[in-house]
Amino acid sequence: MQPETLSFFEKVYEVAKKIPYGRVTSYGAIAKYLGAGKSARIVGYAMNGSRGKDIPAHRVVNRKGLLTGKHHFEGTNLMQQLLENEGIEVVENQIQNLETIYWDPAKEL
DNA sequence: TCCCTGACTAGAG
DNA sequence: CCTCTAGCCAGGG
Repeated sequence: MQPETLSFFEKVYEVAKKIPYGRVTSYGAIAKYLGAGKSARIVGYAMNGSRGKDIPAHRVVNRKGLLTGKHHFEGTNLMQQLLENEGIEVVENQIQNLETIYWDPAKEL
C-alpha cells in the first residue's frame, strides 16, 4: 500500500506498533508526530479499530497517564494487567512515574 | 451533505 | 491539581 493511501488510522497503527516495551505514550503525542496535533481524539478513535491487529493499544493513554481506554478492553482490568506485566505501575487506572516511562515518538522516533 | 459521536488536549478560573 | 469550555476532525448514519 502506498503512503498516500495510508489513512490516518493506519499511520496511527504504524506508530503504535513502535512503542517500546515497558513504555507508554499519549494520543496527543502520536497525533503530533503525524502532523495532526489537534486530532488526538481521532487517534483514540483509531485505536478502536486496532482490535485483531498487533497493536499494543494498552501502551497508549491520555496525557495524564490515565487508562481512559480500559473499558474498550476485555474485562475490567485487562489493560492494567498488560501494563503491570511490562513493569509499569498502575494505581486507580493511572500510570505511576509517567514521566519516567513516557515515550514521545516526535523525540524518540 | 448535514448531524452526532468520541480511547483527547489546551486554556481559563 | 481539579473542573468546565471550546476546538479538533475522521467515520458512520
